[in-house]
Amino acid sequence: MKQQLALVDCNNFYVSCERVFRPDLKTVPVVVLSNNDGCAVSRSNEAKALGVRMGQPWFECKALAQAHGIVALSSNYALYADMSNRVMSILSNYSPRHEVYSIDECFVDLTGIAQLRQVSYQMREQVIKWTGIPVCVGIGPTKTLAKLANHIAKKHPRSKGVFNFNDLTDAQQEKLLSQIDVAEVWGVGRRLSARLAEHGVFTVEDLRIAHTATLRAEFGVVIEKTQRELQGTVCIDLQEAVPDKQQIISSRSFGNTVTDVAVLKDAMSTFVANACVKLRAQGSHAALLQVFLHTNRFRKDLPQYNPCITVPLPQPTNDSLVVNRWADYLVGRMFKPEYAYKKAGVMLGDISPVGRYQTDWLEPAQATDTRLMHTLDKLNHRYGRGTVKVSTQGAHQGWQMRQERKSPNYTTDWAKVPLA
DNA sequence: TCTCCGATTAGAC
DNA sequence: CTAACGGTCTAATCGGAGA
Repeated sequence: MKQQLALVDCNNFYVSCERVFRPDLKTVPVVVLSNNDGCAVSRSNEAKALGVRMGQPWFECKALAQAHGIVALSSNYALYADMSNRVMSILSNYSPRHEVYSIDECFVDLTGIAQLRQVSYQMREQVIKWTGIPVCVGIGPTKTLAKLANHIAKKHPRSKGVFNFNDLTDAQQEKLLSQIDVAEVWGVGRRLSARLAEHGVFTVEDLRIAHTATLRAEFGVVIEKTQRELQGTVCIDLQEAVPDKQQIISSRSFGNTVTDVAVLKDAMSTFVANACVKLRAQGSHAALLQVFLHTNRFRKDLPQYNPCITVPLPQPTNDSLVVNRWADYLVGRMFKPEYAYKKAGVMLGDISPVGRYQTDWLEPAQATDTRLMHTLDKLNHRYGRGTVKVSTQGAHQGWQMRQERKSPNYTTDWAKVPLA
């Protein structure tokens, strides 16, 4: 039986989450900003219509915002994660085979269901009724076609939020795909679409009927899979189980530039703590640590310095204290006082499950105290992140990111929600 | 010439 | 007055080192 996938994608997700708790914003242009209040990463339809681009630096929009009363909010990831869980939990009832693809998207396997359109409208209705989040549904025999169908559902009001690619005849498919820019295809980004244009491939239909061997030779396997998926052949499977992370990064741009090592080390110990929490949460340990610093790459007038040191850890670990000692040492090694730092971070790599580690024959593994970290995680989970910290964390202020317009955590922290 | 591995590139959201 | 531009992740590919 031919596979049928629905891609359910939330509309303007972060903005929609904010609007659930701020009905007064429903008719106002709204944007949600990235960390550090840097760029617009979610825009209401009104904000899009006014010309705010995805990822646009917010300072570039200030005049426009002033003129049209655009409301800008700092991102509130605790809120979005919780709203996402609610949406995903509803969608999971529609099929045991589903893949949470991102914070606002889910593939749902509807293979064998007769009334695809009805079921899709039902999903839409239920999600908006139970969570307040509007979604669009695209249906197709492959992930790539379901994605494309979703794009059409979003673009054409006539579809009323649901588009089933299977409902088209071959002729209709050809006509529709000839009208869509190839850059809309999942997996075709900026660079690739520019190079494809040089080869005369401008529309989705151009890509679908392109000479496969040439495509493969010029652009690689990835795009060949994409082409086959556009033709209806499944090349990208549904990933039901969430795989363990292969690398874990924790990094931030600073609210202001930092010139003091002590402040850098303070920030770094927070990054280490966050990365190790994630590592322990998936029951892994890491054998590789990378630590990096960045100056402000947008300041062409200032000297640039982007040091990065990678060290193999002598023994895989997920102990924040152990990793912190390394990170602290490495920051000291890299630091040069003549630069102004704007960003820093850590990366944990060479990750494997705890307990599947082949102990060194020559150097017997030293027992690390897993109880300490376990207790620390439990306390921080129960009483909030940062309740128990490494001593260097928080000793220095001055690196924290700007977040001037953050909404309350409506769904997870009632204590801070103002009562109407 | 082959293989391994780290770095780079490109993509997604 | 000026400066104000995110964060995490994966897979494929590239290119140099060593076998």
